Amino acid sequence: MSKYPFNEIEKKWQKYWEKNKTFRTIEDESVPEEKRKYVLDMFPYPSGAGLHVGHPEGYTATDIYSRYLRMNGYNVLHPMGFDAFGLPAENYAIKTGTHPYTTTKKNMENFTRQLKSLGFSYDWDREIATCDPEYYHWTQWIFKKLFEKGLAYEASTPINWCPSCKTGLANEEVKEGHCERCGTKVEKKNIRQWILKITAYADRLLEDLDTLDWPESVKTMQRNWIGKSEGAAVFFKLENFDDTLEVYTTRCDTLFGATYMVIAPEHPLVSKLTTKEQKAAVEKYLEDTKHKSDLERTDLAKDKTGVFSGSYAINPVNGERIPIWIADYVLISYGTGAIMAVPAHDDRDWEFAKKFGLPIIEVLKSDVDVQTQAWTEDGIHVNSQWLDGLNKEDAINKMISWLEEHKCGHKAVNYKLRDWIFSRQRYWGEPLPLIHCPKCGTVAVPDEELPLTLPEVTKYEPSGTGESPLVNVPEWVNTKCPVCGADAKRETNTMPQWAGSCWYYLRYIDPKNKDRFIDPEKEKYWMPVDLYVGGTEHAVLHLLYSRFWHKVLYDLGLVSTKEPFQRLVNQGMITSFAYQKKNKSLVPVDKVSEISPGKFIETETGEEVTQVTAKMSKSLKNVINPDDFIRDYGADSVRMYEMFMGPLTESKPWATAGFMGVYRFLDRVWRIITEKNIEDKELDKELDKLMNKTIKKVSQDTETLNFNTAISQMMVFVNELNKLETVPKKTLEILALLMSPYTPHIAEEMWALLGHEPSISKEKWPTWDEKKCLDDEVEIVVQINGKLRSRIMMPHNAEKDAVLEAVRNDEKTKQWTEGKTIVKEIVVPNKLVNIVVK
RNA sequence: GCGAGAGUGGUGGAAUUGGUAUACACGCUAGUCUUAGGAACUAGUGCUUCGGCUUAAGGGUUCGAGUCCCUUCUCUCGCACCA
Repeated sequence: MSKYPFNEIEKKWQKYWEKNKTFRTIEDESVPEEKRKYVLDMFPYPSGAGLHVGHPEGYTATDIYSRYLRMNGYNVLHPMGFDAFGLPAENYAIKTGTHPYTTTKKNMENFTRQLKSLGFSYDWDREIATCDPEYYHWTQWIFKKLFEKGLAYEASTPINWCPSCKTGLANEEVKEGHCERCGTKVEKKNIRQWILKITAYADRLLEDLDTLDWPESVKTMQRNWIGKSEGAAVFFKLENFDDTLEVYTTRCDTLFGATYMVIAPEHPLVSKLTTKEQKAAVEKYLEDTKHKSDLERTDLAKDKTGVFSGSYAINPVNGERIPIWIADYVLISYGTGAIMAVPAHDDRDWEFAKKFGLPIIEVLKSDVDVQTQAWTEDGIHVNSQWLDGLNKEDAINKMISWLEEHKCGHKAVNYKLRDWIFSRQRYWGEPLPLIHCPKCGTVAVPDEELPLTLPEVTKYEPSGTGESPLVNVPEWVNTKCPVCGADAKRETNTMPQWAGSCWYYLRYIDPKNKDRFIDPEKEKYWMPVDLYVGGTEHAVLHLLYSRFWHKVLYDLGLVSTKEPFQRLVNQGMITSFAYQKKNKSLVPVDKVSEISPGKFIETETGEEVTQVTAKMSKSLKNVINPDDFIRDYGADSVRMYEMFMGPLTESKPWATAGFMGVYRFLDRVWRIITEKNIEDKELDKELDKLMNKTIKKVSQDTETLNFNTAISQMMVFVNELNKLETVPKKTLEILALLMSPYTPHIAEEMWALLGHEPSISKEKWPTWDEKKCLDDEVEIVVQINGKLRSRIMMPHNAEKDAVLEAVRNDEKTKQWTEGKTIVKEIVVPNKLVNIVVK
């Protein structure tokens, strides 16, 4: 009657693994190349809240896979570390004066304790933290490479500015006009920034997606983010000026329908084009737009606004005068910040034209009256002189040739991707290793002075004026130019949090190397990452940035692969149950009672509520803390339940009742091994078959990351073993081996109880005998006109004729076919017979 | 609006190339037992008017559709005036 002593067992084996360095990995050259695998988790930001249930989901998946691969003779690199620069620790420092490193260190210790309590088979000797000077030494060194290659430049451009975080943000960090981190409305601000030329890699970042084994959704998101579009640049001569106005268009074939032009309020030609008569109106409009947030400007529902500049451009194809308007529905950040408007065939232009009474000319044969609505479908060209009668493709080609011939345009490509705003006006990040010299300009800190460490400061608060707290440390800022020795100043901006995560997967390979960022031999040994598991939240941010850095390193000959992560799997989110009233508002879990199975009411009011799944949140009281479950039921239960819940990639709700099922399963296994008679005896045929089928199913499902079905097969096997009076030892040995990647602690204990030496993780994965998996007799389903009517037993692989013969003699079948004409008989070997009758 | 994905019992979810829908688990019902433990064991559990009917709804292809095709609805996620 011993209760499964998970607590004792888990502590014991965790200690054993740590002491014996069971999972230390070395670059063993005798292991052939195809037997080396790099299995990587997205490393966590060590927040004060500790691990949530989402972390162990992906981590358990990669741990199972790593353990499985090792048992199959692979050399597996499976490391863990911390993405340790970040705003929460810094904000906490501002509030309390505690150094961010102190907070971060404490949190990392807590995370490490939690990760170890889950029994993950990481090689802890390779642990890294991005805030460690030994680590960011090489982050700075890589930045220098980018700088030397001309991929980092300084510019003062309007950028996204978070007034709460008091720092600039990359485009990728702005979600629906708000700061991704704190939710504050983002403003535009003109400040000096370091920018990385990620756009120089746009095409390769796009093309190489095709070579990756990634979820289609993530690839699509990256493609959309890069946003390549092919079209034409068209130059419009200006009336009364020598300048030309360049626009970008994907539909240069509609040029005959261009009835006005629009330039963005920030366009450099605005003041030049504004006439005396229009000056007051234009200035007022510019003032109005300036005060609008990005969100207001880009709100689709809002009315179009704009103002006439007073000037005209000349349509190159027909010499018509076209009025130039200024309007904020044209964005300065895309294309040239100027468009030709074709109101007949574009909803936005149509809306604008209607509002301001501009002419609308149909140039594509439309099914509607373009005066009453825009026609945005394809159509044959009309009112377009020498394009009339042509389709879209031909017309575009003809127009581009015409434009090129007349030197007023050419084929052009555009991207939505912007260069990466890379500097942050904050303290807790890698200092940019740059020095501003009045004579030599901006020069890099020499290699031998790296790492350039963060100085101590007394105040962590950003200045808010666009400078980091580092400006307040004169002894750090004031330095000598490494080139000419003159008095110079250090760059005071720091790198964004993404910098450290751009290359951490490389440092794991050679984490202690003092001389270089990575040993090329070791890099070749492990790269690329064979499996990378993490959440979708990094679909464009981290995964785009690190691909970019990796490609730069590749071009410099510093890494051997074009892409860092060959295979990517996104784990689904673990949600929780919540309760919803009729008016769709959610009720906290502790305010709900279950009155009968599946029926819930709000305790206070008695109103019926329905069970729905929702994100875990403090206010709904439905947050699950993995620590509680590890303490009360053990890490093995937590690991196995998270894998049993459903497919890894799906989002699914935590159900504590379901968790208990897994705990009971492990308890049952424990009772079998400690209470039943175990004998070294032959297996009977049926049991042997089930065992072989189980090995097969668990092997295949583990290989393909279908952990939930692998576990259900183990349950089937255990249910069968549980029925036996005496259990053959062999079955339990196999069970322990199959369970060991999933629930390593109990498996180690079982292995020891069965009289074997530790560690089970060093054992060979069991194999199955395909012959033994086959049934001698199979059930053949008999369908009449596609409906299930009878079942018969037949030997495996019985001849078609024999099967039909047996079916014809089957009593039930006879009843259904009597007096009818058999039209057709379909036989699926070992499966079914379908008889079509009339 | 555009793009991607998903809809299967009371619940989480299974179902090779189209071939027995609902494996496994939870929950529930009845019983046995006890060291009253979120116990264990046994039996049952999609609906049903017992003819049948069931994979969001409707249509199609097929001997046969959860799976393929079309239409519609719902939900989730991403992007969003991108010219």
